[in-house]
Formats: sequence, C-alpha cells, structure tokens
Amino acid sequence: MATIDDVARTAGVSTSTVSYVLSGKRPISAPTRARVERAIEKLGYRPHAGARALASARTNVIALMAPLRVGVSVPVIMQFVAGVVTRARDFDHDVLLLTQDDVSGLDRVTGGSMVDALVMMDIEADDPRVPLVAAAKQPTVLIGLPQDPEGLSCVDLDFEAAGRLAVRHLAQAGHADVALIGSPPEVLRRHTSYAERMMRGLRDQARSSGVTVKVEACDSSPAGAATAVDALLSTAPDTTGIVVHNEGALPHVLARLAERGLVVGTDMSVVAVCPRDVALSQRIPMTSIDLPAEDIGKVAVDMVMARLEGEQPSETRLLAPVLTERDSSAPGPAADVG
Amino acid sequence: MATIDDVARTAGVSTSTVSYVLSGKRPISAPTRARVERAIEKLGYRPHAGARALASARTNVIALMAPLRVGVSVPVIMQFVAGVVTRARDFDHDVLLLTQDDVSGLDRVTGGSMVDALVMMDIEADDPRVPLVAAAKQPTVLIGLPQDPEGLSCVDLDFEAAGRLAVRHLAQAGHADVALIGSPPEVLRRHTSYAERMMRGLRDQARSSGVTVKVEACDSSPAGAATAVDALLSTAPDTTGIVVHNEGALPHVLARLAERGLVVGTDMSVVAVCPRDVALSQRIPMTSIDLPAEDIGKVAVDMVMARLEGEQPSETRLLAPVLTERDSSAPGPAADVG
DNA sequence: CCGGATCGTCGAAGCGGTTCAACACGCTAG
DNA sequence: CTAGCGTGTTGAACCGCTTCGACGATCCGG
Repeated sequence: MATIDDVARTAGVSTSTVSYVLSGKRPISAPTRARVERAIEKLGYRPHAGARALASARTNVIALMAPLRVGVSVPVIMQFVAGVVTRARDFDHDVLLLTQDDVSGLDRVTGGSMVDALVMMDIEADDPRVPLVAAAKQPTVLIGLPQDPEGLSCVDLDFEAAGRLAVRHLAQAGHADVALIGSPPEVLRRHTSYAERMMRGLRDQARSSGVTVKVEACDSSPAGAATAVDALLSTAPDTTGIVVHNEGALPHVLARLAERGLVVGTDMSVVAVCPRDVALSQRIPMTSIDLPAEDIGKVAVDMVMARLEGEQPSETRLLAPVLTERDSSAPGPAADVG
Repeated sequence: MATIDDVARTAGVSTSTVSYVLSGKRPISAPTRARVERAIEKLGYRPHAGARALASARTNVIALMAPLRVGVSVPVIMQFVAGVVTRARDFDHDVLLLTQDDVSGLDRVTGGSMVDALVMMDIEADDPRVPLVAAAKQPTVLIGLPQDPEGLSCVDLDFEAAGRLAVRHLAQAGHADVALIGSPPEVLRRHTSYAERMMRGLRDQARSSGVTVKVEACDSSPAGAATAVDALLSTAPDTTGIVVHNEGALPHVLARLAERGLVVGTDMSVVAVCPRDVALSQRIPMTSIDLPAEDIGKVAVDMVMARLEGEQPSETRLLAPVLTERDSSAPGPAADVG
C-alpha cells in the first residue's frame, strides 16, 4: 500500500500538502492540487484509517447497537439498520454493528475510540446501557425512550399520538368498542416504553371519544395470536375495532379472525401499527399507522452527526404518526348511515 | 483517556512491558504482571484502537456485506448477520456493516485497512464484487457460490443436495408429481446460484426417482403466490407434492392452497426450505429442510479467521441439508397402504 | 521603494501503540 | 572462576497521518 509520503514524493510536494489537498483545510493552488491528485490516482493511494484515527481523533465510524435476536419484529429492525447505514454513508461514516446483549461492547468501542458516536435501538424504560453511554465521550442517540430522557438524545415514533390517532379513527367511523392487540408479554415486562406510550394514548383518546378499550398482550406465534383473539372476543364480544401493534402476530390475528368467521373490513375493523410494506403484504391491504423505521434510523444519524459537529444540545424527537386508510377498516355500528 | 504510558508510569515499568502484559507475546513475571494489571484497572485504561491498528496492522474488525433491502428474505439475512456478529466476538473481532450496493465500500475498507477480513452475503453467479475482493489483501469468505469458486472461500447450504432430499422425501412418500415454488423472477434473473443449484438437484432426483417436476417462479407477495399456485394447479393438476423455496411467499402459498380447498398435509404435501423458526410459525408446522442461516454465518467467520491465522488454502464448504418431518407432508397417492 | 498582508507550502512534533535488538540478572556447566 | 544461557525487562524505532507554527513569495497601499 502506498503511503502519503509516497504520494508526496511522486507529486514533488511535502506530505502536509498532500494532507491538505485531501482535507481541504488549507488552500492549495490549482496546479499543485492537480499534481497531487494525479499522484494519488496513479498510486491508488488510500489513507490508512488507523493512522488517520490516531492523528485526528476521528474514526468516521459510528456504532449501531441492534437487537439481533428476539422480541422485536425482524423486518422493523432491518429497516432501522438500513436507514442508519445509508444515512451514515451520506456523512462519510461507516457502521460498526453491535448486538444488544453485548453490553461490554459499549466500553470496548467507546473506550477504545473505535467510533465517533453511537446509535442504540430498542431502549427499555430502565436500560442498563443508558448510564454507560451517558458517561462516554462520544455522543449517542437512542431509538426509543428510556424512563427519564432528560439530557439524552432520543428519536421515536410518537406512539402516544399513534394510539390516539388509531382510536380516533375507529371512533369516528362509528366503533364504540375497540381493543388493542399488543406486544408479547415479555416486551411489556421489560417495560419497553413504546408499548406503554401506545396504551396511554389509546386510553386517553378512548376516554375523550367515549369508547371502551380492551387490551390484550399477544405472543407473536400463531397460537399466541389465536389465544389473544379468543380471549378478546369472549371478554369483550361487542368489539368491532381492533388496533394491532405487533407485526409478528398480525398475520395470525387476521387468520384467527377469519377462522372465526369474521370478515376483516366488514365485521371487524383492524388498524395495524407497522411498517408500510408489512401492512401491504397481508391477506388484504391493511389500514395502518406507518412505523417509519427507516426514517427513524436516518433521523437518528442526523441527530448524532449534528451533535458531532456543533455542540448541539440533546433533544428528543417524536415523529408524528400518519394513518393510511386501506381495506381493513370500515364504518362501525354507530356510523351515520349516509 | 489514559494511555499506555500512564499505565507504565503508575505501574513503574516501561511501556513495552505493559504492551507485553496485554498481548502475552513475551513472558512477564507474576508480580510485574500484577502491578500492571492493577494500574490498568485503576486508570480504566483501554488501548486506542487506531493506534493499535497502525502499529500492528491488525484492526480486529471484519467487514460484513449484507443485502439490507430487497429480494432475499429478511429473517434469513438477520440470522446470517447474527451468526457472523456473535462468532466474530468469539474471535475478539467486531463487525463493520456494509450494504450490498455500496460496492465502493469494498475499496474503502480494504484499501484503508479498516478491516482484517471480509464476509460477503448473497453472492450472484457473476458477482462484480468478487474480482474486487480477490484483489484485496484481506481474506474473504463468500456466503453463496459464484460461477467459478476456484481459489475462493465459500460457504453455503448444499442446495443441490437439498433439492434431491426434498424430492426423495416426497417420492418415497408416494408422490408421483411434484413441483417447486421458487424464488422471485428477479432473483433468478440475477442468477443467484442457490436457486439454480436447487433446481438442478430437484430435477436430478426427479429423474432417478421417476417423478415429474414442475417449476414455478414466485413473487413474495400474496398476489404473486396466488398466481404461482394457480398456474401450477392448472398446468400440472396432478401435483400432490410441493417444495416451497421462498420464505416470503410461503404463508401466502399456504393461504392460497387453503382458499382452493386443499388441505396441506392431506390433499397436498408441502416441504419448505427455510429457517426452522419460519417453518414453525406457519399455520401448521411445516415439514422443512432447515436453512441454517446462523450456522452458515458462524462457519463463514470460522473460515475467514482460519485464513487470517495460518495460511490456510481457500476452500468451499457446503453444509449438508437436514429434512425434518412435521405436519405439512403425508403419504401420497402411490403410497403402500399399510 | 519599503513594510505589512495574504497566499501557498513546508518541516516537525505529536497521536498511542507494537516490536525488535539489546541488556541485566541469576544460573548452570565446564 | 568464567563462559554461556535463559528469563524478564527496557529503550527506541517505527506505523501513517494531521496539524501547528513558520517561512518565502507575491501583492498591496503609502
């Protein structure tokens, strides 16, 4: 591999000049720049990342900590990841991937100066990683909200608003009894905050819209979905509107409703909270509140980069939910008959 | 951040001694080692990754190039990734994540010495990335097979054997007319080799088992699956055994079969080629040939690490397929009646 | 015609590790 | 008693790049 000295020699300039051509931090005359660039081209020179990191205290790498295994729905994770990686490239950064459970990885990458910044997904209410990154010298952005987001940078969908929006949509369509089929019990147990925020919004809006709301936790398996649907329909048989906030369970919920002879979009209105493509790949196109995972990932990177440049203060950003009506929801019992 | 010199000073030794304590490359007496370790502990010292990379020409990072977007099924990708990341940690390496389409990323990370080695997923027959990594100084392992794997390291499921196994299973169960519902057309168009290897094995075994085999490409959408099923059943109405090699389409294929009044596991035997958990989360537990994505990822890392240590020659490893009988396959028309 | 900016370039000092040759020391063998 | 050896430790060179202070040249106004 050619070094910067090789380039300098073949261009007939000093190494610092080459460095300045590369970084643009000092003015270089056009002819000199041209000679240097020709030399770089000719030698196929690539700056050594380690040397650069050592000298400049910048790695141009950000760490992304993602849950590679359980619970959270896989397509959603991938979209977050895709968003983060592509946006990072826009800032000329690469992404180092850490798994959620590798808590010591935080120390490793921050303490070892392997990365300039961190993005962490799937934050729990009382997340053990939060104090660690708060102590790190690298800025961090959390995807999801911990108990106390004070002084931290966070992004997420505004699930509380999403809950309100879903209920408002159903209530306005004339549904008087609605339900949530939500996250698996273990997610609730971990107090992943989105589930709780969702429920809060749901209940708020139910109260002010004057509708009843029943909540069922739901395993992502076919059996779990069946159990939840059955439980719901036996304890709240008047339910005509369901919000499903569980991508994994969604197809199985729909299957169970069908098995019980309920036609979604006619007998039962269903609003899904999930990524657009998941909503579109069900047996019928689902009315849904989009979970813009890729966008959230991108925003996370934008925020972390902002903090890396200027000394932006930390902030938490909640993205407004958007509901798209498709074929799975329809007017309910109390609807004005046009 | 404390440096190695700080540690040396507080331990009362030279920096090289600290370095040797850390690396174990020279014998250090117990008392000295203890003093150094205490100092490290006390100062919370972490070696600077960049400095280390510069001096040792080793980054302890491997690059993983994964398709973060289309085509290939998302859960499978995640399992590959999870396998790679966890196994990399066993070798004290971290993972830098590149997207498939970021071809220039290869140059960047190899030329810039950002990584010690590479793992690339989703290799196509005539993959443009192959010549690039072949020219790189870092060893590379491909997940999937290019046209000519000569001189390259590759891992994959032995799809040809999987095809044979699937047909043999169905043929032995008494099915005389079988079919493949396979990858989306665009995957075939890219000549991703697994699809072709699968078909080859399928046809080979069909010939020697004396059964007919019909092949349908299949989009992963509900509509695509319906089209494929309908086409199959109209052009080959005698089909009683289907191999589905398309995780995304699998649920929709099953749904369409049900819509047409065919009971899977009775009227129609279906063998899925997919990860175990996908097979288990369908409407009924599927007889399947496991696609051990996580294992493949791990093997890829093992191979790449082996090449990093000794000067192992490159090799290609095909994992033997395993078929697990569950509820979606049953004896067919020609079965001996017990 | 001179003093002082301005512009472009350079030299050298780090950045924080690894590693090699060398050395001090206490032993054993001759 | 000395030559020779192994063990444990050290000093210093080096890895490839960034960046700061300085310097020569050119240009301006006075």
